[in-house]
Amino acid sequence: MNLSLPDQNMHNSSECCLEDDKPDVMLPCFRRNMYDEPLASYSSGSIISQLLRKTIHNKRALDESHFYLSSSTAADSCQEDQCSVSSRDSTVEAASPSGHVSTGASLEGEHPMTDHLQAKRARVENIIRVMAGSPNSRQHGDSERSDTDARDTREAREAYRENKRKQRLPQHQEHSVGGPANRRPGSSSSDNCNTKDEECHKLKEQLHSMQRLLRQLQEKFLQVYNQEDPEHNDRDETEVAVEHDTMGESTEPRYVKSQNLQETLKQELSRAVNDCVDKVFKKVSSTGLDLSPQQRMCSSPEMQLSMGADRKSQQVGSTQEQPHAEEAAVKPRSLEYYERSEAQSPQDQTEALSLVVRKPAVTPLSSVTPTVKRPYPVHQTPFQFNYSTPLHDSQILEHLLKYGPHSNFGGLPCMPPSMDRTSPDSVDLPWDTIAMRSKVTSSHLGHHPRPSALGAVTVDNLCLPHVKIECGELQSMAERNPYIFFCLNINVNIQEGLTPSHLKKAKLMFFYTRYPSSNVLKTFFPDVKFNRCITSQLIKWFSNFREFYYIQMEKFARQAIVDGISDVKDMTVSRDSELFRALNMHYNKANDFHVPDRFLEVSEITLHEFYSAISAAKDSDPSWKKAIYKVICKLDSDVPDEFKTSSYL
DNA sequence: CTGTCACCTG
DNA sequence: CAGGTGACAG
Repeated sequence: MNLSLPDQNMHNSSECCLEDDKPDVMLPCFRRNMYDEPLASYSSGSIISQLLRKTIHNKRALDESHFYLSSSTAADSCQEDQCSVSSRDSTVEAASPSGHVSTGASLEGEHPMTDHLQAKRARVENIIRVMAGSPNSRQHGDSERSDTDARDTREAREAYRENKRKQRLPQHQEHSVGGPANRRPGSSSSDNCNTKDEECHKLKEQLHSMQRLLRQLQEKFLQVYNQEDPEHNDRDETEVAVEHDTMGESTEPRYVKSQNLQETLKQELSRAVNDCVDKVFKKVSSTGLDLSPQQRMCSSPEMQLSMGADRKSQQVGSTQEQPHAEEAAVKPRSLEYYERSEAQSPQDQTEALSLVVRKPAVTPLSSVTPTVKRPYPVHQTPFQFNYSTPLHDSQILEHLLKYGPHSNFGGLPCMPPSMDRTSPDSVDLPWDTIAMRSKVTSSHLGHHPRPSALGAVTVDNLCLPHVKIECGELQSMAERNPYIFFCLNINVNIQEGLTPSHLKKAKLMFFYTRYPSSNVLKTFFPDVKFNRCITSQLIKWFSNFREFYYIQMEKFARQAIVDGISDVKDMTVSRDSELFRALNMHYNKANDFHVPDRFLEVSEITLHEFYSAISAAKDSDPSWKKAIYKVICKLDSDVPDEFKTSSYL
């Protein structure tokens, strides 16, 4: 049948996701090959794009300082890769007249200056708006621009293409902050932008409120103790003091006690504030919002290190994430505009959008994200597939569902260590949380409050040349939560492995056919990619079915003989029969399938055959059952067409 | 030689 | 239900 077509669809689906949906959040090694190059070849032949290219170079001059700042601060090896590439590109492209990227440079001066100036002015205006306006207003402005100025949109695409290598992966830190934002799944690209901005503001507000609260507490503490040092106050101290007052203790020992508390509380308070501040700045960085110079200072590594003196658990994550945050913080704001304006276009989405954002229906993933499921024992699958690139959606989802959306793809045995290190979710989740998550062996689908975007971030950075995937597991996941697959638009119709669903279907088919041919199996399992192994497994299933069937027949036939039944006509098989109940329990355990009457007839005939053979003492012959098998195999009936649909059951 | 089957076993 | 094995047919 059309065995290859759905498979092709699967490939297309994955390519769509990897190349088009979220190219800008992929690592450069992946992105450039699969996204940039085709676009580059396209754009180099376009006069318009060449025109746009000129403006890009001008713009680059504007943002040059940002690029150098970004590239000069990388530390991580893969980070370093990214940044060195970015730095090299930005430098070489701007200086060298050769190379595909710089082809437009030679054409400079050929276009009317008005276009150039208009584009430039528009960008500058937008930059100013970005700097001055609120995130929401800026986004509206971008939307208007992208709607009204198609040329700018293309220019934005060009500019984006030129610059996207220089940007970090903002979503890397999306999940790192345990704020309410992480429990709110994105539903669309524009929503995503809004969400980011809102989250950023919320975090800022939280910080301010915490600061106000701190001041209030300090004042209250002062009132109680009438002390001179207001910085050593805390609510808990106040409560303790009040409590001690009521107990009528003397003032002096109380003060000593409170001083001990003070030291502890100071540390706690300091840590809490540090955490809050860190989270805010991380969030700000991850949202890609421009930071004020002061904020950039705060997100610098020196600042983080100095602030997190006593944050042992988070220190690891902070140091690891630091390059991300820093780069995001220094990302050129003009690039920000282009990303956003492009995100307005439903077809040319270049924003660092997550998989789930791109596909709104995916939202439920966040609420049904599996906690973690470690790989099944190998023996449960007939074989494993070694995929080469490109990566399947199913593989991505496989990992997502098996290890959780925040899992580290580097944990895969085939994952290069460098990829492991740059895995985004190691960013600033508490390190122990990550470690624990990767160790969890829960086999059920946990309901995780994490946002769906996290999984996408992880997926986006896949650079897996080879991934072992157990396709039976995939189908199993699809059964456990088919909505996930539906939402991800993943074609689960073609299976490269047999699943419990297929087993159930085969059992029901057994009611019609005890000896299905290979062709029948292929016809009635159109969603299975047949190969020798799969075919053998299916045949083995029916062999096992027959085994149980004949065992039951022989058992009940012998029982009938023991019971003294002398006439085969006294042996009937009805739906009330114990024999039928046993069979039905085996092949139709859920009892949600109406067993055809023909099966009752065949069962009765089989029972009679066994009874007759045993009665005639034919069972002394080692191969006495063969005659019965020969009779029964002719009693197969056609399987209803309803079984042909892959969605049956 | 290969595929299918029943049988046995875990 | 799957793995292993031997018998058997084409």
